[in-house]
Amino acid sequence: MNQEVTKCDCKECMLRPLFFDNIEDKDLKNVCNSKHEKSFIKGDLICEEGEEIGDFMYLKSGLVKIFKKVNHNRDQIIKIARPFDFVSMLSVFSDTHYKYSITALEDSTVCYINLSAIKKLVNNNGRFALNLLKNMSKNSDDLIDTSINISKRNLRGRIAYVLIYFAEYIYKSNTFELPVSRKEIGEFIEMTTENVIRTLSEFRKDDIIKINGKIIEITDYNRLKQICDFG
Amino acid sequence: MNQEVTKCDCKECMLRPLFFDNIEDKDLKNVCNSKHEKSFIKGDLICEEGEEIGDFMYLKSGLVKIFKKVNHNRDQIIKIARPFDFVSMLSVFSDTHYKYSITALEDSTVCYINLSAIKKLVNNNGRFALNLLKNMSKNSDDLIDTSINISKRNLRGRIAYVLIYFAEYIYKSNTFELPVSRKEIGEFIEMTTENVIRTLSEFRKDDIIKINGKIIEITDYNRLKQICDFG
DNA sequence: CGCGGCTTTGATGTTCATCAAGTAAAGTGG
DNA sequence: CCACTTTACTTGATGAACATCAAAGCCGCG
Repeated sequence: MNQEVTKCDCKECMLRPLFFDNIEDKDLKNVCNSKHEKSFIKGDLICEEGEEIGDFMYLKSGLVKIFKKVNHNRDQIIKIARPFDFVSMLSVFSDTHYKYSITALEDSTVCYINLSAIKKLVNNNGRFALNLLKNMSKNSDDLIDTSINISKRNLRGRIAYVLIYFAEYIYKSNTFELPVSRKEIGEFIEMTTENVIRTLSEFRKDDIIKINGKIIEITDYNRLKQICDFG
Repeated sequence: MNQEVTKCDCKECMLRPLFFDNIEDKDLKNVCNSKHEKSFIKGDLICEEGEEIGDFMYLKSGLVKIFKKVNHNRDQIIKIARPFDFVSMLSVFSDTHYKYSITALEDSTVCYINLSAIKKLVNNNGRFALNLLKNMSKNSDDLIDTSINISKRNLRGRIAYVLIYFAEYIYKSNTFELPVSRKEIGEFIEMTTENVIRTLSEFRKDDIIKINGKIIEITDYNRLKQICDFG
């Protein structure tokens, strides 16, 4: 399943500005030495609700879903996250055990930094701490925004919203392959699998999108945007 | 409306353990000197979406609602907060302007600490920073929990949930006066005013609660709990 | 090959929002 | 302080939006 990979040089890491801006080289080296990476393939479980938290982790590449069990056969997807999204914020500082599960939606690489190394850094480096606070705060704000954005829309609006989310935010293209099943879309935007499918079919019949299995092409962006904004 | 009040001694503050545990007396004194308090009466606007953020603020006494405009005549209530709930987390570290509004649901007192004083403290005191991180993280977790708790329930379940929320969490009593209107309940738990009223009336007819205007008495807690947990 | 999970569509019924209309309560100005 | 206006509350009737149930095709996997 997942496997250790050779770790990169943190100094050169693309994600450095996220957490490790304004950090002394020697501090960064310490962190870098205490860290390890794992790669996961699509579908792999990265961490599970209830497990003990040992590391601060963040997504280096790929795409993941963060979710929580609500029923036997239904999860609630809280967030679909790329690199630069703040993955590990959840519970790390408030709890000893994960409150959420994470699985890879695409092949992904995750960096693990020992929690006590992070805490030491917070202790010693105010700018690092402030940056962390900023990221967590932003993360909270985004969660609230998403939640409101979903619940205020009707079903057509939700599907339009999620399609635009994938096109603009994740893939930056009007044609993309859905990284999730119809069921998962429903678990993200609060609707049943059947209605996800039905609404997608409606959009297809209305010539707003083309569907080929998981591949979606948005052919009438303006109409879609209009439905998203309520029309 | 609101007025400045004489400030208390931070050293003795009931809320000290929340933020200012393990803090040097001289640091606390600095913070204490840079802070001020304001009192608000029920209904007062404490801060408004879009305003510039100048201070880190937290609720010292009272009860407030944190909300966001979604339409002309509908707000979304994000949180109903007491002292010890982390009020000022929102946006303070991630933005220069408030993303939410806050109004007093009961007479309230708010402490204001200059943001740069807080940031200086984060810089100089790792334990303070870690504690702040812990509070923000907890706050995020709670937001997610509440959001899921609401959206997974049907209307009767939501009303049961919110009544138990007030009885257990806010007032610690089976008899209490609602601090919010029927409309506001709807804005908190995602339902129309009419259905809030209808469902409350149903519960009254079923002898689960007694209603006298804003005063609610839970007479059959077990049934209510059952409805909350799905029955 | 067959089983289980994912997808699709249709038919049906429930849940909930909307509309309407009236009462009660609370704030406003003369 | 009382008429007036507005806001909160309440109930019923109606229809739309959505979930549920059912049945069948498809695909990947052991």
